Amino acid sequence: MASAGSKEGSGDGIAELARRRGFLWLAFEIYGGAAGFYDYGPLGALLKRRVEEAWRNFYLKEGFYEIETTNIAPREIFEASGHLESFTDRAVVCKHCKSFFRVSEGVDVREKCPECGGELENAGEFNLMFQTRIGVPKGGRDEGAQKKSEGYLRPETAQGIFLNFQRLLRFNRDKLPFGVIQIGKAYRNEISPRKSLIRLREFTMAEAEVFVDPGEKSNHPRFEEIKDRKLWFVPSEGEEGEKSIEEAVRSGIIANEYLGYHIAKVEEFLGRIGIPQDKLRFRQHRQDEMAHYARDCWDAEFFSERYGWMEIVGVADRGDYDLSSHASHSNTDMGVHGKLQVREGEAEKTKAKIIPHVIEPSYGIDRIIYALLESSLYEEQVGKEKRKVLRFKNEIAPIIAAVFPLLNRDELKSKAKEVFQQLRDASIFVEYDDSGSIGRRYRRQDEIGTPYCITIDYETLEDDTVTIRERDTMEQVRVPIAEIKEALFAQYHMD
RNA sequence: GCGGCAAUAGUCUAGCGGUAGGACACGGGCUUCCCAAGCCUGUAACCCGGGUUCGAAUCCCGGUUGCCGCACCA
Repeated sequence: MASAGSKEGSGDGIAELARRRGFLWLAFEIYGGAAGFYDYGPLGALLKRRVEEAWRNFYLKEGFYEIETTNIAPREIFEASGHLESFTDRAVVCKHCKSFFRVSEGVDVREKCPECGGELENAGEFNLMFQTRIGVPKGGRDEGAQKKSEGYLRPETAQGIFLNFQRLLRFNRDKLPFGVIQIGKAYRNEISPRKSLIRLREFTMAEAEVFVDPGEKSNHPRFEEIKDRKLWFVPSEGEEGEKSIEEAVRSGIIANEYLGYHIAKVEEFLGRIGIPQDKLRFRQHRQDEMAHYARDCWDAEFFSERYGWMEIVGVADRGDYDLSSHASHSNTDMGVHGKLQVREGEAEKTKAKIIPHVIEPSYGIDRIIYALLESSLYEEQVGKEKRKVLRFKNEIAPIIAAVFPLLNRDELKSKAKEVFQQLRDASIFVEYDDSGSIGRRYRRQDEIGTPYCITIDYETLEDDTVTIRERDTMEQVRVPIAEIKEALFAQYHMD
């Protein structure tokens, strides 16, 4: 019998398994690789696709619509968004202790090293955005024309949504609040990408932008539904601990109901795809670590056995920063007619135009994939053997089921292939395997997280029933072939 | 970016100046009526570029990648 199963101590094993079984490969490997770039192999791509699909459906159910915007944008977009200024920086380095300082942090090359008092030298300019050229620059060496043709790969997907705000508002028939989502690549030329999928130069983000009347932020229509959920909060000031969302909002730890609601939704989604709740906490940014656009920000952090606490989702209150900035830079009206603000005794009934505020849950999909891989891997002692199991939730498992003939005999093989094809034809993504012993084949599937194995034996040939073996319990049930599809579908979509 | 350590089949590793070996995995065959069994058999590797040497996987230099620490992470 299986023991309860233990976690791998360091989390090292998952990197090896992910490489070997085709989840995750270092990009450009045959040319020596490049730091910060990973490719998803066949199983990794399936897993990622299922996570993205789960995320998409989750927010579509909230009534949000998805859009898809460009990865490259002209310079002026990032002048307006503030990324050009915040992402480009001059740096100095200490000749003596090699400490590295950003000029914007107030350390100048004429000064002495704050660490050791050594002499400083210029370390050059660095820009976290990848720069490119759009079209053929006109005007030769003319600086203005050169700048005009500058383009950048987006460092977040959000801007594409802000840029389309007017259109989106119109699409939503001029009513607030509404939400828009986008899943896509973002690019940051990190100084030292490291730690597997945790810091990449090209990565996938899933972002939701919720536009709300600032006067309504403290009043989310569905707050009731989530208010009693308990989460672990680490506020920037004061004690950390478990609190209900309602407590957190009432006591001012979380600034408003909208932020509280979306923090709760983040927790709900992560739980749904299988991130264990006891490895999650919500940590508030300190003032000095906040992004330039944020007025408040909470990170959902996952506790990695290997790397410690790491951010996997950020929920930011961006205020009106982005819309106001794009409004003034592009000379576009981003205002919305708010609700009537009629004060008692006043005759005035003009609808004031307001700039909506933005609440933004921003998911790092690759980091979530890492968290899922690491937290799903269990090693169990089964008899004398160790069994490695990826306990993925059914909803995200790359492969739903595998079909085996019990023995490597023609009559069983042809029946098994028949069942396999039947399931594939029914759009159920199954694998077929007849190599090695049945136990070996079960283990292969355990290691890639396949929830069910369907085995064709001699009884099948007599009465058209098969066994379905469940991954975590290793228990089997016998079901008629005609009912496999229903049995799998019921399981697959339920949990 | 800085410093330390490392890099050998798909994976883990032995070899540390002279024929690259093992284990697991994988393929083929036999066996096997349900959990990595056994037997036979096969495929498969010295990160890249220079240097030293009669001879380099091994020593030296540079690069790349990975791990750890510092810095960075809007």
